[in-house]
Order: sequence, then C-alpha cells, then structure tokens
Amino acid sequence: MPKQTFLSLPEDKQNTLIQSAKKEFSRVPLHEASIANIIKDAGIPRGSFYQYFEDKEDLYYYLLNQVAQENNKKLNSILQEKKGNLMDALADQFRYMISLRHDEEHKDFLRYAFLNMNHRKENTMANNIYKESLKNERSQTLEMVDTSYLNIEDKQELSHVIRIVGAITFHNLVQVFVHDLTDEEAIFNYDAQISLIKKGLQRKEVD
Amino acid sequence: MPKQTFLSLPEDKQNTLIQSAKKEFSRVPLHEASIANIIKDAGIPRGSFYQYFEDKEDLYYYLLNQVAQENNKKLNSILQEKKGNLMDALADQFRYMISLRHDEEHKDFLRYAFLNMNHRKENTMANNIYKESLKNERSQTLEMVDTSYLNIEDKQELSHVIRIVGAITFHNLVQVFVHDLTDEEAIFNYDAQISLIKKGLQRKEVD
DNA sequence: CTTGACATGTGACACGGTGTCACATATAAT
DNA sequence: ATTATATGTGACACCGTGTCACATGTCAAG
Repeated sequence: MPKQTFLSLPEDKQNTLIQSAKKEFSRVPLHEASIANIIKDAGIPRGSFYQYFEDKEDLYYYLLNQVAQENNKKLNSILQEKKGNLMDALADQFRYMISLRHDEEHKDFLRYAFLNMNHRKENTMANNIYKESLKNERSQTLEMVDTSYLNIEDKQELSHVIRIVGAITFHNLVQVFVHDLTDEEAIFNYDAQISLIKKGLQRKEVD
Repeated sequence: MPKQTFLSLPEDKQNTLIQSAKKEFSRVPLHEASIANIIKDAGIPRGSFYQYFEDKEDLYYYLLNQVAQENNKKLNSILQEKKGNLMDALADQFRYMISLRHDEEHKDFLRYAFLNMNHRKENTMANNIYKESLKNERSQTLEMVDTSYLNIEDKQELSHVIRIVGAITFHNLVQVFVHDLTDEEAIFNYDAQISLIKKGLQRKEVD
C-alpha cells in the first residue's frame, strides 16, 4: 500500500507519478522496471519516491489493483445482467478482458502482467489483498451467483467451482498473451473448455 | 541451455556447481538468488560461470527441467499403471507431487518454484521447452491416455481436457505452498475439484 | 620438443540499480 | 517567534551483473 504521504499529495502530482509508473511498467515487465526511470520521467527526487511507496512492487501492485477493481465492477455488472448465471457471465467477462488488449492505455501494461502472471498478480486481479472494502465486494459478487444453474450442493462446492473457473480463465488469458492469439482463437478455446467442464469430463457409462 | 563447455566438464565439477546452485535456489526465490553466492560456494571464478551458462535463469531452468523430467517419468508410469485412465492417474500424480514437499533435497527448491510459479516455470514443468526428446515423451504420454474414459469427441478436445486439468492441478499445487496446506487439506480440495469437473459444473435440467 | 591455434580459466572492472541518511525546507501549532 | 512535526532532496554506500583483456591449458602438425 502507498504510504499516507502519497495519498495526501495534490491529485495532479499523484497522477503524474502514476502516469510515469504506468509508462515504465508498460515498457518492460515488473522485474526489469527501474525506479530511476519512473522518477526521472515524473520529475521527482529519489528520496520522495521512498516517502510515497515502500518499493517498486508496492507501486506496481497499487496500479494493478486499480485495474483489478475496474474489472471487478465489470464482472458484477455482467453477473447482474446475466441474472446470476456464473458461467455465462464469465464467458462475457473473458471477452471483455481480451478486448482490453486493444485499449492503448492498458495494452502493454496488461501484456506484461499476463506474460509474467504469478500467484500474487493473480491474487491481486482476483482481489484478495487490498482493503476490507474489496472483501466485501468479493462476497457481494459471490452473493449474486444463482447457484441453481450449478451442479453443486453447498457453499463449499461453490468456492471450488470459483477456483476451477478462475484457474481456467487465467490460464487462457495467459495463453492469449504468450501465443498472441487472435480474439477468435482465444474465444474459441475458452468456450470449448468451459463447455467441456459444464457438461463434465467423464464419459457417462453407456450400457 | 547450458553451454557445451559445461557439459564437457568432468562430472564431479558439474555436480559441485549443481549442488551449490540448488542450495542457493533453495535459500531464496530465483529473482533473489545471486550468482555471487553460487560461485563462492562452488569455488569457481565468476568468468567461468558465464562460460558454462548464459545467466542465472539458464542455470535455474536447467535444474527445474531435471525435476520436471523425473516428474514426467513418474506420470508415465502411473498412467500405465492406471491403464490410461487420465483422471485417476492425475489424482495419484498430485499426491506424489505434494509428497515431494517432505523430501529434504527438493523441499525448498520446489517451495520457491511454486510460490513464484509463472508461465515459464509452469511450461517447463509441463515440459515444452527443452529438447526434442521431451516433445516425444510428451506425446508418448498423450498416446497412453485411454480416451474412452473421457467425454470427448476428438483429439482437439483431448488437448482442451489436458489444459483444463493442468490448470487446475497447478493452481492447487500453488495453493498448497502459499497456504501451507496439510497433505489432507490439499488432497481434499483437489479431489473435490476433480470430482466436480468430472461430473460437470452445470446442473442438468430436471423437468 | 616447439610452435601455433584454439578452448577454457580468471578476476578486476565498469555499469546500473537500490534504499538510506543527514540535511533542507515547509507547515502547523502554541 | 519559536518549536515541533511532516515532507522534500540528492549524494552516497552497497551490491549484483556481465564483460573483457589476459593467463593458462590442450593438442595436433612440423
């Protein structure tokens, strides 16, 4: 989390720094990004940076979390639109996510995020790290799921379902960036996989 | 890949370096590991290191690939034992993987590998990077799958199934290390999820 | 042998990045 | 006006990387 000092800064100064950071994190992946570049671009001294953030990661995950929050809102609205049908909502959400690749502002930032997706980034995207407010939003999302569409018996199974579709969704998003899939290819694969797990991987015994 | 120079080295010198590397990569995750520590421990000069490997990553993925190869062999043998039943084989393989946590030699190395699992590591573990021989082994594994257990229609769907169970398996392995799950918890979750996707996530219409 | 060509070994060094700290400056409170 | 407290600043010490000029080894041909 950014330190209080940063949050107390005049908004435009905050934005300058954020813009510079986004620029750097869009140039190279996190581990190659340098604080030196960010502060040079933002025109602030090195010491100040460390008054605002713990380190590079702190700033990075602050940004990533902002993206995640937008995303979460989107999912909520889609889920509402789909009347609680989780699988349908995810199919839409997936399409939305890959469409972000064409958005100049997020493009390369997302690209490097997914090319170097790891547990912490995934967790941030799925929103578990920041703020209690998010915990609320999260369960708010969960509450919206209409479980009658799903082949489950209790809340615990719902959480397993979430993990399953989450793992598959992230896997597919990573594939999109790693192999530079077209939207069509990406959607085809994702839908195929979702369809498979919806109907079940195990052949029913035919007697 | 290590350079030829390394592969031509007397075996004991190779092993010394490998041991020192494993020690360092078990001490801290890849990005914190330092070549300085490895060569100090192995007692070789800095210049030599760069004659053997491109860089830190080169050495790391060489080691990880060795682990992956052992793993692949194991999967093959389990799959054979299970007469091509993929899902059953994976359940066993998962148990085997988490049991490696208790093996002193691999313990921390694996721990840091999974705590920082990313696309490249996952891919290495699932074996796609090194050697043609592995490509063969891979398809060899695929050939062993008896598709009659599965609810699929063609080879393409089989590859989707592999991706699905792969994503879920890795997700669960990461969770094991991130949350320090007991073997029992890990197996419970994994089995629950596998069972769900086997029978299908979508409720059948009851009329 | 000895010479030369080529492979391998070696460690000092330049470079670039990080995080800190002593000092400067602003802001607020009495 | 004075003191306390927060914030700004950039020089600096530290550490790790990858390279390069030079040293040493190997081996085959004369």
